[in-house]
Amino acid sequence: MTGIVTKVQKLTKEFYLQKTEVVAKELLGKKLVYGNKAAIIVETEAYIPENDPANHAARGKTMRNEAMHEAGGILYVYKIYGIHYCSNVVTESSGMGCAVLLRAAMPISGIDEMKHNRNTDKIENLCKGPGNLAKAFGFNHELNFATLDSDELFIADDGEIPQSEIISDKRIGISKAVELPLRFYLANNPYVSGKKIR
DNA sequence: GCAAGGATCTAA
DNA sequence: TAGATCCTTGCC
Repeated sequence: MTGIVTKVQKLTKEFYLQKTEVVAKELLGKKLVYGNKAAIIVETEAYIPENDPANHAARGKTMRNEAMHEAGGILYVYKIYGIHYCSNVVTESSGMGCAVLLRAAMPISGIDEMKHNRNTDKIENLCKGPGNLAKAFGFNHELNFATLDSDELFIADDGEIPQSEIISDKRIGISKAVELPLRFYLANNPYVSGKKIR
C-alpha cells in the first residue's frame, strides 16, 4: 500500500443493525467505497418496517425484496422503470424488511471512471439521484446481497462533514406516505438531488 | 411537462 | 397470462 494514509474507520456490522432512521441520518458524510471509486454520501432516504406503504417490504416478503429481509450490512439493488438501478443499504436485524436508499453523493475518487459510466463531465451530477449514483458506481444485479464489510465494498467514517448540517425532510419520487420526514440530506450541498420539488 | 423502459407484483 | 405499478431520468 502506497499513498496517503487517512484516518478512515470502516463501519462495522453493529452500525447497520441500528434503527433505520438512525442509520439513514448517520450515513450522511460517510464515505462509500467500491473498488477504486469513492464518494461522500450527502443524501439518503429511510424505508421503515412499520407504517410505510412506500417500503417494498410493506406487503411482505417477495422475490425482489428478499435482500431487505436479511440482517443489516448488505446491499439491496433493484431495477426501477426498466432503466435505472437503485441501491439501498439494508438495516436492522434479519426479518425486519427495511433499508436506506442512497440518493446522492459527492465523488472523491475514481472520478474518471464515473465520468465514463455516466457519460458526462459534470462532477456535481455524477452521483446526483439514486439512479445516477448507482450508474456512476456501476452497481447492478450482481451487487444485490453484497456485504459491506469486504475490502472491495464498504462504507467508512472519515469525519469530514459536520453533523450539524443535517436536514430531515419529506421524501420525493414516491406516491405513498410522502409526508413522512424520512429523507436526510446535508444543508447547502450542491450534490444533493432534491433541489427541485415536484 | 412527460415519455421511455423492463422487471415485478397482483388478480384472474 | 395480462394489466398496473414503480424508491427515475433526460428529453421535449
